[in-house]
Amino acid sequence: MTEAPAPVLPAAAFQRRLLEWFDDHGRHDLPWQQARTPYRVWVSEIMLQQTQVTTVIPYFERFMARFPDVAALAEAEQDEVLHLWTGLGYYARGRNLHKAARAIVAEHGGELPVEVEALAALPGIGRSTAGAIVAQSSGERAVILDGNVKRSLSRLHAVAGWPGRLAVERRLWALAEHYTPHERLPDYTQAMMDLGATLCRRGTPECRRCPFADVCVAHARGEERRFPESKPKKALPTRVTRMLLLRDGQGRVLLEQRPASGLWGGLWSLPQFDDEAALQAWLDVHAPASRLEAPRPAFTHVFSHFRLEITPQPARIERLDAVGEARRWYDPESPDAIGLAAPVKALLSELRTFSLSAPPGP
DNA sequence: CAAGCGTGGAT
DNA sequence: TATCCAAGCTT
Repeated sequence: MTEAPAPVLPAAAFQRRLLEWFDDHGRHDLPWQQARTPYRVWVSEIMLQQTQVTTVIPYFERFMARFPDVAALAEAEQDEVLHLWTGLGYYARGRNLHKAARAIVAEHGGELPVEVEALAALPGIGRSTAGAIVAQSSGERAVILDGNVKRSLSRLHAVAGWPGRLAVERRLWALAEHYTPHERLPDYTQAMMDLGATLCRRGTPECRRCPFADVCVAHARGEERRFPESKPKKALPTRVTRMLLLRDGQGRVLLEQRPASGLWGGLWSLPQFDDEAALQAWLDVHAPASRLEAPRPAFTHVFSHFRLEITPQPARIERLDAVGEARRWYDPESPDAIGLAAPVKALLSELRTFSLSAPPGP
């Protein structure tokens, strides 16, 4: 049984060092730091979950231009929200953001609540995100513990064990709680994230510039890279699928909406089948007049938890009526504002340059 | 508590 | 090229 780590500094000294560093070296011009409203902070925090700042910025700008406030987001169709989320990944974030906006209109009079409890009750907002929203947009005291803070605090105190384990996470929350001030909450919160993102990085920490180098236990041992401990790894399983590229006489492609949850939930995708037989059986029922072409070469798409081996299966049909509710014809030349799975989007953009009936190269 | 969820950056 | 994993949350 490991002892709970003692703080390396009194809270006041820690805050003083951190904020002094932040004033000179922190980030002060991120898009969501301008016109800092609870709504803008909320959207940014959701987009930033498991996603790097440079990736988020263009998505954030487009999202804000289209949905400047909670009301605009609540009134939108989910399809349009997912359209703006296309390529960002973890689409449950977009679905939950949209759901939460409607809940805020229905239950909070259209104003984002700025208390941790009320925020964490909304879909997609957990303990750390709720803390970040409160601290940054209201200035009230709230504690965060995101990946940056976990990394910095585990190194500073050489906290052993993977932070995914409850006991380890509890220690880190206790340390975060200890250091959090009652003043300058937006700056302190941003400073903790900046420290982890710009100095106390995963692979190449810059301890020479760190305001805590002299008290950092991991640094004293020369073992910065060993903290935080990484998640126990498992082999990636491979799943196999066929994607039907059914085109009609006008060059439009048949899309299918994915189930509301799970992989690419709510997004539009090419119809997928486990094998050729299942695909053929579907065609026999829904598009008996179609002509199957030679499959295009398979490619592998790697996800966090599995590999997906995709074989694109081109087919043609003159016309197909009654596509039903969860299907639509889609013209790659004039795309609709709908959410498209990234590999599907890539395949469809290929259609614009290559002929399906004469695939290029060996 | 483990599994599930995406994409792109860094090494 | 392969691997790890980033401002986590939900089931």
